[in-house]
Amino acid sequence: MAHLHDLTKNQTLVLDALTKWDGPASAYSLLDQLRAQGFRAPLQVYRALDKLIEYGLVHRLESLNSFVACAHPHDHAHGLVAFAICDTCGQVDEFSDETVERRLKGWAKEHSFRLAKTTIEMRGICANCTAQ
Amino acid sequence: MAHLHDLTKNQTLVLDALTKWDGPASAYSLLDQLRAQGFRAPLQVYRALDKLIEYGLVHRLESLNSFVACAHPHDHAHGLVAFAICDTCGQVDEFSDETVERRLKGWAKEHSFRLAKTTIEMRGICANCTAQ
DNA sequence: TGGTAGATGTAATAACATTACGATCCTTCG
DNA sequence: CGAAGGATCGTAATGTTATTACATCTACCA
Ligand SMILES: [Zn+2]
Ligand SMILES: [Zn+2]
Ligand SMILES: [Zn+2]
Ligand SMILES: [Zn+2]
Repeated sequence: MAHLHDLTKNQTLVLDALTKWDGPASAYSLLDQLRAQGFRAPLQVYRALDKLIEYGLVHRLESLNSFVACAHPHDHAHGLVAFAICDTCGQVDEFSDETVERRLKGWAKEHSFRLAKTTIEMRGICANCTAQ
Repeated sequence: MAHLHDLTKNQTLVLDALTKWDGPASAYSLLDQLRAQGFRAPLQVYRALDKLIEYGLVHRLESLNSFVACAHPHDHAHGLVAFAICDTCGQVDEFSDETVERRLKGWAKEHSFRLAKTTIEMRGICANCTAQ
């Protein structure tokens, strides 16, 4: 597992851009954001994102084809993570649930399914947006 | 909720193709499959898939950008559904878990998150593939 | 000094999805 | 009957997301 000081220049740029971004960002919107810093091609972003995801500093939101900075970047070994994504404002809430994790791992064990990665994404409307 | 006999010609063609398909299929692979039946453009597939998903007869696998026929097409009102997807052979196992559903709905309620749709996808290697 | 592993730069292409517009079919009701 | 409205369909063009291929650079060390 890498620490912050292990990040390369491109990885740092991408992580910074994503951290400052309000909500999930697509790889191409990050690219646009980073053109000022010399980025020219999608692959520069995708390569950095791959590493950041590997390090647990970024998560990919499968249902949006987008990326978010980890909300708990110091929990390097956080287990299963779930996301609540507001379809109105784009806000993303990252959380964990021990029970859900135990149940899904239990299913995998029962079925001899060698679990590598779990995606949990809830789509809906957040409290703020509902209130308005 | 529509029954089978309500499906249009295109919807029926897409559902049949998907049902016969071994594993998840992308929209474009379905299109290729259906060219013999006169399909010409991606939109023909996407439109049919949209309806089939709305009717609960097809599920979209977000982490694969692909689609599968529902494994329990007669449970028209099935609640939360989870998928275990084998990264080796592509086999997809569709299942439900009351506890997981209750926990996630509980989180949503606690946070006043108006939940519309939940995606749960486990990626890994299935029992068969592990054995080999 | 040369080898090698990781990171980078760039162009081209592939894969996935939507917008826009018009035609067609079908039901409903004046 | 015939117009109105809605759902479906056909087609082209375009937009968005992701990867392949290949050359280069850099740090490290046998
Ligand atoms: Zn996280
Ligand atoms: Zn919101
Ligand atoms: Zn189903
Ligand atoms: Zn398998």
